[in-house]
Amino acid sequence: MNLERQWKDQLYQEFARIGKCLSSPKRLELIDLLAQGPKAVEQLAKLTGMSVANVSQHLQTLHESRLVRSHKRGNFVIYDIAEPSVAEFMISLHRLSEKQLVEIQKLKSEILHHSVNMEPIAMEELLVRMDRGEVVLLDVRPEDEYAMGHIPGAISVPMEELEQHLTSLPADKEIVAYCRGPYCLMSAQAVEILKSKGIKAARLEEGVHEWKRYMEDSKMSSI
Amino acid sequence: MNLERQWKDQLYQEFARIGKCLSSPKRLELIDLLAQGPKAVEQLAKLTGMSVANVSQHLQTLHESRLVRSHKRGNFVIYDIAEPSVAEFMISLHRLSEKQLVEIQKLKSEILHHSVNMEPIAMEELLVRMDRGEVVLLDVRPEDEYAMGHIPGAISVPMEELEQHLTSLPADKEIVAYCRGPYCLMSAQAVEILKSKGIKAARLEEGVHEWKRYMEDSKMSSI
DNA sequence: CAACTATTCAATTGTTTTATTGAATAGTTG
DNA sequence: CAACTATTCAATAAAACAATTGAATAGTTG
Repeated sequence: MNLERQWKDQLYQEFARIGKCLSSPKRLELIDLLAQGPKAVEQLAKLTGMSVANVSQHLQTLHESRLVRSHKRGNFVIYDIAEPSVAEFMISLHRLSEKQLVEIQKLKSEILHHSVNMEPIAMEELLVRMDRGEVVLLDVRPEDEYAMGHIPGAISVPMEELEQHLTSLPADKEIVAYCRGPYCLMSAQAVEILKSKGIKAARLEEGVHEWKRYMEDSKMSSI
Repeated sequence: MNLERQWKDQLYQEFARIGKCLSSPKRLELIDLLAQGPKAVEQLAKLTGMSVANVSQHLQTLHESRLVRSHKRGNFVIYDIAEPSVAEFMISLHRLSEKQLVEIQKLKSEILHHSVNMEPIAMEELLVRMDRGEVVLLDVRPEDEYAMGHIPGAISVPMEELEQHLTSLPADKEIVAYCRGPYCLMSAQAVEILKSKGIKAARLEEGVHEWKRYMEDSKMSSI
């Protein structure tokens, strides 16, 4: 039955359309950034170090596979992930990649040991200590990304404004900073600044999506 | 800080290694097949309609990204998925693709309506009716795949042996057949045969991995 | 150890994909 | 409506990939 072969070929061709989107490093980075909140093309170009035309082309590819959507506001075109499930899927990809590729683990630990004592705090520990009122959680992403969704209890202090807010932070509590997730270094930079000012600080590796996934997973394992 | 850019580029390069594996239709099909159980190269070539050399090359690619592993038995090289999480990840990819790409939904319904009345039975309904002893669940995959893992309560009747076993099936119960999953047509063929013999039969779309995921999901939502 | 088997390797070809450039478009602002 | 902005389009050149073929390898069997 050759018809079956033909059907399967068409079907897997379609799956591969999503797959092709995931085959370019820059495209993956774009999806990760968009998962944090809608962004314009030029903004994405700056964040990824690509030319605007190049970004636009990649976004076109992502759009054709229905992974992102766009709308015009003013004369900006604002891109966004098409569905929350795209962000969830990216976490699956990150997890699988970290599990299978030692290279990623290596790259991550390189950065950790680059600045001393940057061992991240575990999600579980954070939640317990936040409950006890021992720590303050800082979301150092840009304000609009915080507005799109954040870990409950976190306060928004965008990276650029951190230095100004230093005095208004409670002196008696430990600070924990988080940002876009494990592959974003803003929180690490924040911790470095805080520490250099003599403030006790730690980095939370997880971002909003990882937190969500954590909550769902722990709900399940508590049965 | 150009160092950060460099780090991110390396990191996403690695993620894209996994992504590249998912960019070829044939490679996706190979992973899906291996998710059902270990297989030799020639076997995979037959199942996918590729040349042996071509399959070998794809398997090499998958091996480099640590998605599959291999060992020699006799003078066969047996390939297998490297980790159960690879199978889980493939389900995430299938789900995302089905959700985002109408084309896949179309292809699936084409096959359903090709043979009349092939509306699949829902997992939930199946489980209830199996509990009541109303249905018999048939695993029509090759015996070794059944041995690697199957839905509890299912009995193994490989496709080729189905005709011989027809008489030994309980006449008073409805038969439900399943196979490798939603993109495998063996169960549909089985149902067609059963129906042509006047036996009441239905197709379960899900395979073993989808069943597992279903059980985990329903465990969670029952809180 | 010679014949055979299953798989991999290497070289080639044709096809896709990527980054880059400069022009075109759509929309906004003075 | 002219100047300007953000984005897309189109054309190109360079690079990566996929399928094919035939030879090479490793292992088995008579």
